[in-house]
This record gives sequence, C-alpha cells and structure tokens, in this order.
Amino acid sequence: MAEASVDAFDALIRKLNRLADLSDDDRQAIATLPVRVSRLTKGTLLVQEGSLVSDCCLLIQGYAFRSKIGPDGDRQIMSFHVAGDIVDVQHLMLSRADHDVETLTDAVILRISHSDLTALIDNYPSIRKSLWRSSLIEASIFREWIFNVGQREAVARIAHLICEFAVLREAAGLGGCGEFDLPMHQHHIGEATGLTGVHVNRMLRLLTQNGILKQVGRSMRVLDWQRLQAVGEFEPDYLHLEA
Amino acid sequence: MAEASVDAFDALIRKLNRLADLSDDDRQAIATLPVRVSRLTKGTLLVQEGSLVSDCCLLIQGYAFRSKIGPDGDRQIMSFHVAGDIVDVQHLMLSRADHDVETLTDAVILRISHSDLTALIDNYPSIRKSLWRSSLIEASIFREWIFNVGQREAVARIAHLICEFAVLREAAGLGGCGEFDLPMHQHHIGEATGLTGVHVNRMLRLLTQNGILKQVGRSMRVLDWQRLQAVGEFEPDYLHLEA
DNA sequence: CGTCAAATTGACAAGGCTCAAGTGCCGTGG
DNA sequence: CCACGGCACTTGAGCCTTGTCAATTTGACG
Repeated sequence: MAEASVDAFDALIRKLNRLADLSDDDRQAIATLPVRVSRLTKGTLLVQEGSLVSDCCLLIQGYAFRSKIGPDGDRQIMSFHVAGDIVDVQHLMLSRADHDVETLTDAVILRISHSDLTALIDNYPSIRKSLWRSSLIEASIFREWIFNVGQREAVARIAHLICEFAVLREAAGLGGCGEFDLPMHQHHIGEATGLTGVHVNRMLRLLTQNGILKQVGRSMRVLDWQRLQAVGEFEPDYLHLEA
Repeated sequence: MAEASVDAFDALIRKLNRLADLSDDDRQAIATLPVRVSRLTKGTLLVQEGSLVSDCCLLIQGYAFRSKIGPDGDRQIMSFHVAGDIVDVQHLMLSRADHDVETLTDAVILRISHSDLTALIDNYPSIRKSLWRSSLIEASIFREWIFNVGQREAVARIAHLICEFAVLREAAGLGGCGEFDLPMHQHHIGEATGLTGVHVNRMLRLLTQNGILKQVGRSMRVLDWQRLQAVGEFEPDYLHLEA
C-alpha cells in the first residue's frame, strides 16, 4: 500500500512541485496521507451540486470535467481535468458544492478527507502555497474561458479549447501536444464552448479540411500545432506554467 | 492617519469577517497595515496585463472591473468590484498579471505591499483563511459567468449580471437591491456579457418596457426585483454569502 | 450481423451583429 | 444664460453566424 500510494501521488507531487518547491519532508507528508483509492467508470459524479463535501478527490488516472446544469437542462462545462488535479480543493473552504464534477472516462481517484488535508496545509506552508497557487491558476483559466466563450467565434473557441487541453495534458506528463486523442465527444466540446454539437461538428470538419486536425477512428489528432494555436489565439501565459 | 486607516479598512474587515471569524487581534493587525492611499479618476489602470505586480490594491470607494483585451481589440470584462474588494490577491502568488484591472468610476484605493500582506497571512491563520475563501468565491463567480455567457440568451445574461451586481453591492453595505444606479455604461454591460452595446440597449429597452427596470437619467433602477431574478435565472448560492 | 450511440449532413429559422443615421444629455466656454 | 460639442444612447434595415430539426451514416462492440 505504501508503494502504491507513492506511485499514486506521483502526478500530484510533480504538479505541486511545479507550483512551489517542495522539500523531502513535504513530499513525505503527502505520500503518507491516508487515502481511499477508487476505480470509477465514466460518467460517475465525483461532486454533486448542492451537496456537502467531506473529502477531496485527487484524479490519478483518466479525465474529468466540471459543469453546471441550468433550469432547462442545458449544461455548461467549466473545466477539464487530468491526472494530478485535485478537482475540488475549493470544498475545503466552501462546504456546499455549486457545481458538478464528473468523470469523462474511466478513472482512478484517491479520496483524502478534509481533516487530513486541512492538517497538511496548516502544517506544511509550501504545500499550502502550492495548493493556493493552483486554485488561483484555476481561476485564471476560468477567466480565459469567459473570454473564449464571450469573444471568440466558433472555430477559435474550439481551437483554443483543444490547445489548452493539449498543454495541460503535456504538463501532467501525458505526452506531447502533436499527437494525442481527445477523450471528449463533440457534444462535450459544445458544452464547453457554448455551441451546439452540430456546429462543433461543422467547425471540426473545417479544421480537418484545412489540414490542422486529422480524424483517427473516433477521435482527433493535431496535424498542425502552430496553426491550431493561431486559429485559437492561444497564448499559454494564463496557465502560469512557469515562474 | 490611524483614524483614517480604520475607516478605510472598514469595508475590508466587514468582508473578511463574513468569510471567517476574525479576532480583535486579527482586526488590529489589518488596521495597522502600512498603506498608501490614492484617489483615482475613472479609467485608471490598477493592474496591467503582463506587468509584474508588487502591491495589492484594496478598493475602498468607487467601482472597478477586470478585463482582457484580445488581438483584435475586443474586450471581455470578467468581474466588477465594489468597496472592500482586494482586486488582485492573485498576484501575491502569480507575479505576472494575465489581465487588466481598471477603475470604472472615480475611486479611492489603498495599496498594500506584497511583503506586508504575505507576513499578515503567514502569521494570522484566520485572515489567511478569509482571503483564500474570498479567492475561491471569486473563482465560483467566474464559473457562473462562464455559464452566463455560454448558455443564457441575451436578456437573461444582462438580468443575471444586474442581479449579481445588486447583491454584491448590498453585501458590501452599499444599499439595498431595489434602488440603485448602475455605474457601468451599456457598452460595459456588453463587454461583460459577450454582446454588442447595441443589443444590450435593445434588451434593456425590453426590460424597461416590461416594467422590470426604469430609466432614471443616464442610469437604471430596479423596479421589480423578483422578476429580474426570474429573467436572469439568478440563484445567489454561487456567491457563498453565508456559511 | 444487429444494435446503439455518436457523428454527419442538409434545409431552414432566428438571435444577435454590423452599419449607419439620428437623438438627447450634459459639461464647457463664450 | 445660451450655444456648442461630444459622448452615450437609440433606432432601423439587412446580413451572417449559429441554432433547430430531422434524416442518415458511421463505427464500436457484442
């Protein structure tokens, strides 16, 4: 179990270490957190709007997304998550969830109790700083999404979304930006960009016709990373990956 | 000066106290922070995208907003701010600004150096908790804006924006939701909702024709708070004002 | 090979944008 | 006190991007 935990925390430690230097002590404290591991199928709710949350979820394999549902059943996706993300740090401080988090694919998660995590951040300032930074970066990404949905036209929104996903994937150590599968359906892309699935389809077609994306089986590959960034006006500064 | 500072910090202390109980010690520590007061005219940049930030800005009078400008000059407003808001806590941890903050009206601000504020949050856990909560609530508001811009139709976006502004104003002790002036121009409302100024105008007309808003001179008053909320699908949970 | 979800396509409708021409308010200067 | 100028607000006409609806096609998998 100790072995397994260290492996499991690998993605988290790599991520936190990027956000603030961790000492061996810090790393040790993380790796010995009491946790519960779960294997989940896609479409499982990790957090449900309105509920009281008592654990934090660390995603260690697979993908997840954050969304809200309106009164008419229309859903807006607000973020996608990759291995290493704690998908609900905010519930350490805001007990009632104001949105859902759901697995996009089959996934493996660790649950950490709020009390253990609170103790950790109270006693380890570097870890606290990492987590705080990480929640501030998340906020920065939300701001960029407001811009994306509010100002860009359809193709650009989609291109931007794909670029961001590629970079976050890469930062999580899941492989380069040029060659990867998109785990989300066209419908999800629509929900994330404020467009219809139908229109997403048309825009993806446009991108493939221009040789920017390529269809491989059911999912997409990036053929021309440069042009994809240009179309999406993608500038990764807002991700605060360095400094 | 001590007198003046206590007054000046009043809005901040009220706000932080709402987020986590502060002791007299905490209050004292805040009230004795070394600060620089500035009186600013509307349209002054408090934070500029790309710049390195070394102070935090506490807004104590007037209004401000947060925005990004795209390559074609189109601007998206991401939030409005009222007295008591520290408009750039994020720059304690993320040194390079990824957006602008600008005064919407003439305003009075306090500048607090990062080093003083860092010392404060390192030594006063309740204050730290308040500030962290406040940044998490800000993130929650960003998520709601993504939904607003991505899913709601024009009238609803505008109604929602006005409702939120009314409630935040009230929470800051600036008066009730039924009767207040909107400090922003129709153009700002457009930039905040991803609409054109022209279309905002038409939608405001629609709201006034239905007896929900009333025009008073250059700005708007709320006549029917209930219906305004209904049109905007406004549910204030995401503001986490209590608990 | 059958089944089912996802993707694709086309025709049409519509919400919101653009462009362009006013109108009204308010501060300024004579 | 009035005339002027400028900025914000209005309003209308026509266009365009995106949405809607409905019918097919495709691909994965049992």
